[in-house]
Amino acid sequence: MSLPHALLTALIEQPCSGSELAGRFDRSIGYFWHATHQQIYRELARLEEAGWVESLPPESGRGRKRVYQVLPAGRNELKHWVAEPQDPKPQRDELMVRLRAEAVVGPTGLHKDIQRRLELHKQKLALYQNIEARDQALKTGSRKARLQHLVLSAGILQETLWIDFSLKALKILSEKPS
Amino acid sequence: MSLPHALLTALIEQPCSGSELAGRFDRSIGYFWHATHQQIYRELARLEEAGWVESLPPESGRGRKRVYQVLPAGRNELKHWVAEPQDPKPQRDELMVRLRAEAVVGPTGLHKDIQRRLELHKQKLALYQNIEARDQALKTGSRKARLQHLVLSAGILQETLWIDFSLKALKILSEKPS
DNA sequence: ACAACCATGTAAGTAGTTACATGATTTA
DNA sequence: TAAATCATGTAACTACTTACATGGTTGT
Repeated sequence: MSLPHALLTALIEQPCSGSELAGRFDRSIGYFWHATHQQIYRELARLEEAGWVESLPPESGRGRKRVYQVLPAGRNELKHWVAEPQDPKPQRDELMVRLRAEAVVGPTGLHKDIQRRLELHKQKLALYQNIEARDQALKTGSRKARLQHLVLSAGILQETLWIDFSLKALKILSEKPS
Repeated sequence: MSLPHALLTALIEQPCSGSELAGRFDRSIGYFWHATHQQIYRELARLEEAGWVESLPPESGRGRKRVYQVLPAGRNELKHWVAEPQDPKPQRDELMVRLRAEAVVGPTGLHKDIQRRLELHKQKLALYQNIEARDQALKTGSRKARLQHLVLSAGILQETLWIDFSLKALKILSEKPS
C-alpha cells in the first residue's frame, strides 16, 4: 500500500491541495508511483479519517481548494512504514508476454509497436537527464539530496535498459522466419 | 489484459490442466507475469466461455483434472493481440517511494530491508543464469528460440540492475546524516 | 478406512481504472 | 454573462489478493 505513504511524503515536502498533488505526481513523484486524481482525492479523505493529515481552511463543499498538511501521527506512520520488510512485488511485464506469444504464433506486426515504445522511452530518458543536468547539486549535496538523486538515477538506468532491450528485440523480430 | 493471453501462449506450447499451468507459471512464465491458481482457474473458465479453448475429457465436477487446449479462434485472438499497440504501463515501484520517504523522515532501518532484498535478487539472478547455462541452444537457435532467450536475458539484466542499485542505495544509507 | 494431499472452485475484500458530475473561478 | 477551466468528488467496473471449502486420489 504505497499510495498513502507517497502522499504523506509529498505533503511533508510541501503541504498542498489535491489538485496540486495530482500535478506534482504528473511531474515527479508519479514517475515512480503513478496515481490519478480520483485515487488521490479518495486517499486524502482516508488519510484525514485516520488522523494522519488535516485540511486547513475552508471545509466547505466542492470547487474550493483544500490544503492538507501532515500531522505528527502521519509522520510517525510514515517513519514506521519505511523500514517495514516488504518483498519485491511479483513481476508483471506485458511486453515479455507479447514476445513469448510472438515466439509461438509469430511473425506478427509486433515490431511496429516496439519501435513506437522505443521512442517513448527515449523521450522519458531525455526528460530524466534534463532534470539531472538542471540539478547538479543533487549529486554532491546532503544525504537527502543524494537519496533523491539515487531515485532519479534509477529511472535513467531503467529507461536506458528499455532502450537497449527494444533495439535487441527489433533485431530479432526483423529476421525472416527460417 | 495479459493473463488470458499468457495462458493461451502457455497452452499452445503445451496443452495441460489448471494445476499444471499454475506449476508452469511458478517455474517460467510467471517470472514475467505472475498469477495465482485462483486467477488461472477463473480465467480458464472465461477462455472456454469465449470459445478460445476447450477442455477435453471428463467435464465432471471437482477434483478431476481438466486438460485444456487452444482452439483456432484462440490462436487467432492471440495473434491479433500481440500486434496491438499498447503503452507501457505506468510505473509503480514501492522501493522508490520508500527511498523518497527515507529522504524526508530518515534515517530509518530501511537499509536492513534492502540488504534482505539484495539477497533475493541475487538468488533470482543465479536462477536465470542457471536456466541460460543449461539451455545454450537458445542463443543460436531458431527465431523462436532467440526470442525466448531475449526474454530470459531481460530478466538477467533486470536483476543485475537491481543488485547494482541496491548496493548504491546501501552506500548512501550507511552514511551518517550530516 | 483413514490421513494426507491434489485439483478445482467460491467468497470477500482492496487497489486501480474509466467515465461522468457538480460547484467555484477565471477569461473572452 | 456566457464559456472555458479548475478543483473536488461519485459511481461502476476490473484485476488481483487472501482465505477458505469441497470432491477426488493416493498411500499406509
